[in-house]
Amino acid sequence: MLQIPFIRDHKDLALAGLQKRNLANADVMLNQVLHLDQQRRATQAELDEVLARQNAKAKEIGLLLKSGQTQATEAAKAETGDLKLLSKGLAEDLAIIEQDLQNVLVTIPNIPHSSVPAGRSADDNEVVLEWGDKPVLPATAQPHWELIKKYGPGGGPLIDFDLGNKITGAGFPVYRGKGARIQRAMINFFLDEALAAGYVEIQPPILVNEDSGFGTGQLPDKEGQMYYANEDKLYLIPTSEVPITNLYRDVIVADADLPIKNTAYTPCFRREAGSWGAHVRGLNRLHQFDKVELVRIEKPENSYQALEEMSLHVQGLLQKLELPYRVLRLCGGDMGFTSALTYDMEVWSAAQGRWLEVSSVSNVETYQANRLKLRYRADRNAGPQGAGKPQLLHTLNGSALALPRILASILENNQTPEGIRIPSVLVPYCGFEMIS
RNA sequence: GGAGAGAUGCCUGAGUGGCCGAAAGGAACAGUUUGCUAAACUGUCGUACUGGCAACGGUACCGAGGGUUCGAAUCCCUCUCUCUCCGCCA
Repeated sequence: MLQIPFIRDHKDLALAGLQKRNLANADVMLNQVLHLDQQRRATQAELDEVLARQNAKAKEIGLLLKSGQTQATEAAKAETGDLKLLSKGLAEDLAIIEQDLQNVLVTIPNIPHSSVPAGRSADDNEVVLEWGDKPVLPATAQPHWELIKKYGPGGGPLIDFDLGNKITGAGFPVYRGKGARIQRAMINFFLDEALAAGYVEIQPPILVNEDSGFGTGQLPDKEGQMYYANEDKLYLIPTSEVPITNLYRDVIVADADLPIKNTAYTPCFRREAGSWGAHVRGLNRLHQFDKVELVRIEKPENSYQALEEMSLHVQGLLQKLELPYRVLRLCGGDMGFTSALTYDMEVWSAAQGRWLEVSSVSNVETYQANRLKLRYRADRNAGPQGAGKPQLLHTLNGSALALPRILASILENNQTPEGIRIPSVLVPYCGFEMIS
């Protein structure tokens, strides 16, 4: 959520930023915010003044009562009726204005960082770098959804979509034998790498309440994309970014505790409503998948340095897995709602002949922190006035990594007549060198 | 799921209608004393909105939401959560 003082002071910047996202009615929305904010302040000033008079009157009555002036007391009481009516009306007005203001504010996405290129779609993303050589496969090479039909226990599939379909539905695959073991291997590898990079491992709940969904920006923006347990009003997480970041909701972090670097493995659940069709075969798009996530909480002045570190961390993983990849800087039109700057990492899937997004690393600056009320106290010894006012922190998140498309790439890129070669870095975790 | 108790500031904890944004202690921070550490002493020590150049004011918040009252941390109602006992159970 954008900060109102920012819009008030830098409307031109906000507008230019939102236009980079091709937000058609940005100007209208910003003007609405400013107008409602103006109304809010005026109404609140008026209300505060009436309440102050009420408080004074009440105090006066208390004193009169104490001195036993019954008549004067009754007279004073009679005067409070009008004030009460007035304040009640103003309070109602204020509540409506605040609600309207909130309603507009939550529909405005984050302002893109100055380095974000303008653009409408994925075609306009900027390729930052490419790493590795794309493998040249023989003509007989198969996409992963064919490869997974073999190599499973008892000659069955490694990953069974039909079985998943039977017990749950489409997009919920069953991993079997070495298919299951390589999943576990990747999770452990990714977590160990995060630990080595100084991240603290967290195991969060995978259902969250409405406040958490709001805090990280899934609600109300992506309401329909999350599974919802109606009876208990809980959402299945679409990413562990949600519970991990919400750990710090309503928290004022001590200066000494920054930065905060957390990592978590969780399954992720996405309804992917409306996104099925071409290019979603096999592991390319699932309703349930596993992911190791990085979440960082940083002081504003350090957050872009942290973003680069996260990008390098993810790239390190891909290099160790020997997967050719490229890094994209997303354009304004392709960037997520909450993000100020996003790098996507895409792995080359040889048999499909296309890039697959396996990680998305974002700095959302204060956008989530403003909803979360996640702040820190600037240096207590800064000046003679002592402690500064609490300031919003920056939050960052990134996948490191999402498993299914990594697995798809390994299967396709490393296929040989003898079977699938496991990247050497995963062998100690798997306990086998080939899927055959 | 049943019965009972409770929810106050960073923590402990006092506060049953006005003098309470809230005692006291602890922690933390700054300073004084000190060869160092410790101790002692002094001071600071909630958040948000809002007015003001500032000094300094106003308003709201004592789990959440309603209500009673001139006035609510304090009384009433609803909800949420925590604890204890019972039941069920990985």
